[in-house]
Amino acid sequence: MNPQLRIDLNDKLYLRDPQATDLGRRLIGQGVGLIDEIGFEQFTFKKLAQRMGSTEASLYRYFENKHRLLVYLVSWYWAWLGFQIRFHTHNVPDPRDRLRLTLGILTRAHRDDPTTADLDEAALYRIVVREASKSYLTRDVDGDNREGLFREHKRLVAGIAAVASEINPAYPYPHALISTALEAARKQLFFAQHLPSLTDAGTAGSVEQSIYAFLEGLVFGALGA
Amino acid sequence: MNPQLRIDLNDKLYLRDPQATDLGRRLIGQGVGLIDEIGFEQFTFKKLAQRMGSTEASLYRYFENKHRLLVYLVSWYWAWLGFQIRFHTHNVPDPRDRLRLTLGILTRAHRDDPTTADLDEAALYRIVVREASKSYLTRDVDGDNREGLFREHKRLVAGIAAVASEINPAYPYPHALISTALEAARKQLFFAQHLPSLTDAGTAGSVEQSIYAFLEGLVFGALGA
DNA sequence: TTATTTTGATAGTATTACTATTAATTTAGA
DNA sequence: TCTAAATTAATAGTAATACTATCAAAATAA
Repeated sequence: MNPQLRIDLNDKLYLRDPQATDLGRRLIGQGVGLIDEIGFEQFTFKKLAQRMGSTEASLYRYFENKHRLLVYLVSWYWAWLGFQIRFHTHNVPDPRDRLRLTLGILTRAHRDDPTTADLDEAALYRIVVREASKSYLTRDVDGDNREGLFREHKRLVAGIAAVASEINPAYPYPHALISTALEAARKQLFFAQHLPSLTDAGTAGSVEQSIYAFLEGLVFGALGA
Repeated sequence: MNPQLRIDLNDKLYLRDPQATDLGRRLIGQGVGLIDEIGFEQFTFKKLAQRMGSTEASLYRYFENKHRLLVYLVSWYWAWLGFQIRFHTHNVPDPRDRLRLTLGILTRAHRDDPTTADLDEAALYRIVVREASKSYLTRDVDGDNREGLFREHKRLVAGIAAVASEINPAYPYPHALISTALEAARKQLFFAQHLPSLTDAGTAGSVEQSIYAFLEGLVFGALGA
């Protein structure tokens, strides 16, 4: 589907571009695997270096700290998701159809897509589900934001919100609606897997089908469409 | 309003009940202050002990680790919120009115209420906004869940979801809807303060008013009511 | 008043989150 | 292809974190 998908991220995210070198690409590829396995709090550059057969000091030349790596991975995911959405909706004239397709993509994009290069999207999605909100729920949000670290997230929300506004130009909360839907898509999947009494997804049919139907009702209900 | 509000939490949350001793109560009171000031990741029992004029070892006798303290504080908040909701809605017959009142409470309960005993609810709410999801987004969710650490959160969601079901018994996703709304109330406030382009709250009128209006449209829209 | 519990004081450990230095190796340019 | 520059590996080191252990002092309960 995307043989040479090139994703350019804010260069403030890293000290040295990890896509530019072999070590950098292995850092990302294996980093995703390790964070997925042991979780972000247990993850350290030392452990990753051991697994990669490299050294802690070498990895610290790519990212200031592990938090920047997380923000990088999450940004990469938002950018990739934005690409998927544009790719699948670019010839669809009706904004309702575009919004429906978009909701479908963000509930199951990670499944359909063949693995891009050295990145395991399914593992990355598990990381996004579990860790994405930690990228901004920190003491330094404001500083990080000033550096533009959340640009991809904002871009994605703005893009989908524009479709919502096309459907109902009078609706006053398109950004809130889309950021909520984006968050809900991940949270409800997490709840279905770990805290099922906080959701209803999976009680009838597949979890992803339920989440899609829930989101569709939520978004179109709010838009009064 | 609640002179002797007694909140009983799952005793798995702590090693020794912090409400039972003077040191324990100071731990909670000052712990809230310190987490609010420096954030959960920078927070340590050593720093808290210094501020309290106690010792690290003494505090570790109350909580296994700082994560348990966070879960305790968040659980306390959910329990307190549930109490506020029951208190303000207990004589309201129409479920729509009850749901509207509930949404109002969860967007601004922390403002109206006078400080309970030694707990600063405004600070606690800031902690809930910023840190609550970290209480379950961990590697040990399943274990923690088996111990019942998320009971208060579930109880709150179930209670409000029941009202939603009363309004529209055919609606298939009441738990998803309410857990989403609960999360959105906090997230949108955080976005308004730190990442305003992810929300619309505050562009017209007060942030809390906007969040309330957004949630009302979202929830009643989904319920088709 | 004695026994029990709780706290404080102190010390110690393994791990984390880095930084610094230097030597080996790779890569890029002339 | 040789040389210079950049990159990585290897090693070492530091301050802070997340605890645990021990023991004496103080408070409390029987």
